[in-house]
Amino acid sequence: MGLTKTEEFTKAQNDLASLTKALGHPARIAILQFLIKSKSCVCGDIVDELPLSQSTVSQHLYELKKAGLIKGDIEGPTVCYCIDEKAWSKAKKVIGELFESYKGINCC
Amino acid sequence: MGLTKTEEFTKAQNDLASLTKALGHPARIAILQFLIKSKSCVCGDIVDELPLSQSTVSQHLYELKKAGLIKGDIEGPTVCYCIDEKAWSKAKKVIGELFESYKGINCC
DNA sequence: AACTTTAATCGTAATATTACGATTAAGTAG
DNA sequence: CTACTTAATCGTAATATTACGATTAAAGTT
Repeated sequence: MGLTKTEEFTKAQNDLASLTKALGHPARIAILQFLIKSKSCVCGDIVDELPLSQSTVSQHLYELKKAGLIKGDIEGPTVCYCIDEKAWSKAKKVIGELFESYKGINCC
Repeated sequence: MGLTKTEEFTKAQNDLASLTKALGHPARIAILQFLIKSKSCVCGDIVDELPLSQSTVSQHLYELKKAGLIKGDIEGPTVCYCIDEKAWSKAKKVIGELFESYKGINCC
């Protein structure tokens, strides 16, 4: 199959899983870290920074954009990618809540 | 290809991506939420709770165990799965740090 | 010992992901 | 208009993931 049974889970569970799935690749972690620390966020600069081809980086950027974590502003011939502040805060909150919900109580 | 270029990224980036990847499926989110809220953590109870077959749930449990997020204690014929408190704290910290590292400063 | 229960593993099929080169589209510069 | 640059998209190949049923292994029960 290879087809996740999305309909069988809650929207909250699917949303959270989509977010963490987007974070689930070292290249996308690297891209986010670069965007956070860097003053420049032009697509080409990200490509230069990563050990991947332009098309592959573009695909990872698309995944991050789809998850809402970043946004891309077209600036003439280049595209400037940045963290989407609002979505970032939301993601931080939702993921944080999952981790906070565990109070260290196990049954075994 | 379909083969992540793991060697090209730092250990920290790969570790973080492995963690978030393990969280990147609604069934695994559901399993973790169930383990957190439930007093029972027997594999069979998880299977009953989820809209997936026993073998599929077993596979998801394996993924979570591989990521270190849960541990399984064999208790006679049943297996009791629990959050791995230490790994959970570590994950919380590492993922939290990523989100904290963004200070809301964008270049565009 | 024979039977039952529980959960892992195997085998398999369908779909998704990752990656790359080549092409395309859109903007700039000459 | 033509040439160049930038980044998305297309086409393709390899590998991974998701899911299920069937089988197996281990423990408990009769």
